[in-house]
Amino acid sequence: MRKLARDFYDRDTVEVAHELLGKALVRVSGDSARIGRIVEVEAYLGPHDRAAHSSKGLTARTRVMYGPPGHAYVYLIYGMYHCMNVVTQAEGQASAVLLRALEPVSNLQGRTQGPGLLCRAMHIDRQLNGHDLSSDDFYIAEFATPARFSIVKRPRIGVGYAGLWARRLLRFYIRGNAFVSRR
DNA sequence: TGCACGATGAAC
DNA sequence: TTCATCGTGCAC
Repeated sequence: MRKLARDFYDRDTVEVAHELLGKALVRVSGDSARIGRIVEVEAYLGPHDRAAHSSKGLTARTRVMYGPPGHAYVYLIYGMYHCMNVVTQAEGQASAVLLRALEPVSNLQGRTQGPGLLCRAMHIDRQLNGHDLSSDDFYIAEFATPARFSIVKRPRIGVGYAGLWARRLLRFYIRGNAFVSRR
């Protein structure tokens, strides 16, 4: 597998979201690696996107989102689940892609469909917030032989408060994949 | 300093 | 449809 370089993340967020589908999320602990294939994502386009956390401005929580691309933005939701995002575009753009579901590949236990379950199965928590994805223990890579697939576009989940932004087609998943969280 | 509310998931 | 559970942002 080939680890994605920072340049990959330093591009238009929707483009990055599309291309993250089919890639491998890798978490190394000790001498083993948990690996999942990314099958569902959502794009959050920056401070003007009312559904994005960065729409609150630069705060302690959104600091990582406002930072440079290729870093993990991990936060606690509903007091009990973690959500994992990848920061995209140039520093200050405050854009990110939420990873919503994985197809298990290696060393994953439990379900991986939905952002909370994804993080639980990968053992991702806030200790990884701000982690550089060009590191050797937590990164995203391309499979040696990527499969072809078509992409389904849908409104994002759970952002009904965001007005017109809730209707935008910014949720993407691999058509027909059994590990997508919702049809 | 207090409080309403989630980029969720599971049960009923 | 309801609830568990707590950090965050904003009102007071």
